[in-house]
Amino acid sequence: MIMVTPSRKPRVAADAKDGAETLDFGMLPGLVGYVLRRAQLRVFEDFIRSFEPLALRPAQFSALLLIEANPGRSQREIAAGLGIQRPNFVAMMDEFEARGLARRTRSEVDRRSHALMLTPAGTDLLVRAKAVVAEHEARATAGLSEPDRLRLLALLKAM
Amino acid sequence: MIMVTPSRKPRVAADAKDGAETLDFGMLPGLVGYVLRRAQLRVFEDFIRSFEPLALRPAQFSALLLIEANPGRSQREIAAGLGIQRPNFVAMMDEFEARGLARRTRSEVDRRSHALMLTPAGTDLLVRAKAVVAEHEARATAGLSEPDRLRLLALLKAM
DNA sequence: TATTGTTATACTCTATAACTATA
DNA sequence: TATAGTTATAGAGTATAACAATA
Repeated sequence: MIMVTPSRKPRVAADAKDGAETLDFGMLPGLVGYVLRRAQLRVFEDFIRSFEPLALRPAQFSALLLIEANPGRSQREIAAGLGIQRPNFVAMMDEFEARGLARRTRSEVDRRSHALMLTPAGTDLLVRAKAVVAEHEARATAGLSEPDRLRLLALLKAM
Repeated sequence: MIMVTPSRKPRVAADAKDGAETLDFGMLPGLVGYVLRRAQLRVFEDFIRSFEPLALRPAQFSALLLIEANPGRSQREIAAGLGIQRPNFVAMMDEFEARGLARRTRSEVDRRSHALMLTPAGTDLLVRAKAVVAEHEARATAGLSEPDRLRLLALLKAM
């Protein structure tokens, strides 16, 4: 039985930038959905800014990683792994091919499907991306000790 | 110095529903951005389903809570607290008024701004919404003990 | 001149139906 | 008949510029 205590008292600063307003957030800071969403937006903000020089969005970075680690898999398999709809993965693969980062080749065993793999340029970009993501990760978890970072990952996965 | 260990070995099930495929997720399960995003999507999925009977989206629930806890505040203040742009809050307030959940009244002190407050119907809806959110929270954190749930909230806020 | 609420607009993400070519 | 990739499309959510009323 979870109580979700209202905790009405603590008034927190809404946003220092637009006035010295103070808002009562009520039960929101006690709800995982709210706190999770806010944290995720903060982390993605830094991720997106960090990856602007490489022109990669979060989903694109994940897609390239998945293709690298699973060469020869189909679009359906990679899209399913990413949790995105198959139709929405088409444009992403189109861009990867246009930028010379990945290739589609018709599968020999099932000529309906595409075998995906990175190009050398795609592999090179991922090398740089992994350095960028390590710096991003350090910034995103700057407020946590390494044991706390691992504990956070474990708690998120246990949900 | 964070190592972001690749941990290439563990192959995890991609999705049991569409074949017995197995994908190597590489470093992704070690990145807070990725794990956070996945957890947030899972939680929101349950939230959205839970709130379908009340016809409330997550942002709408937060907005009603904020208006209830801070009656008389302006659209700019509530929108800033929610982290949404002022223009995008206009349609949400329009819907609240159309559904009889909240009201805008011109402020006496600054006739440019609107003083927001809930209607009795809005207050009633929030009573039901708070019961729904407590059940949702229990489901979302079913895999966590109460100390772990609090630890998770603390770690997310410490990031 | 600056700010509040507003309109219009655009861009990203996401979700679904339906087509084609293969199986 | 079912599936992979594709096209078209529609709906959220989000971001910015500009306007009228008011400060």
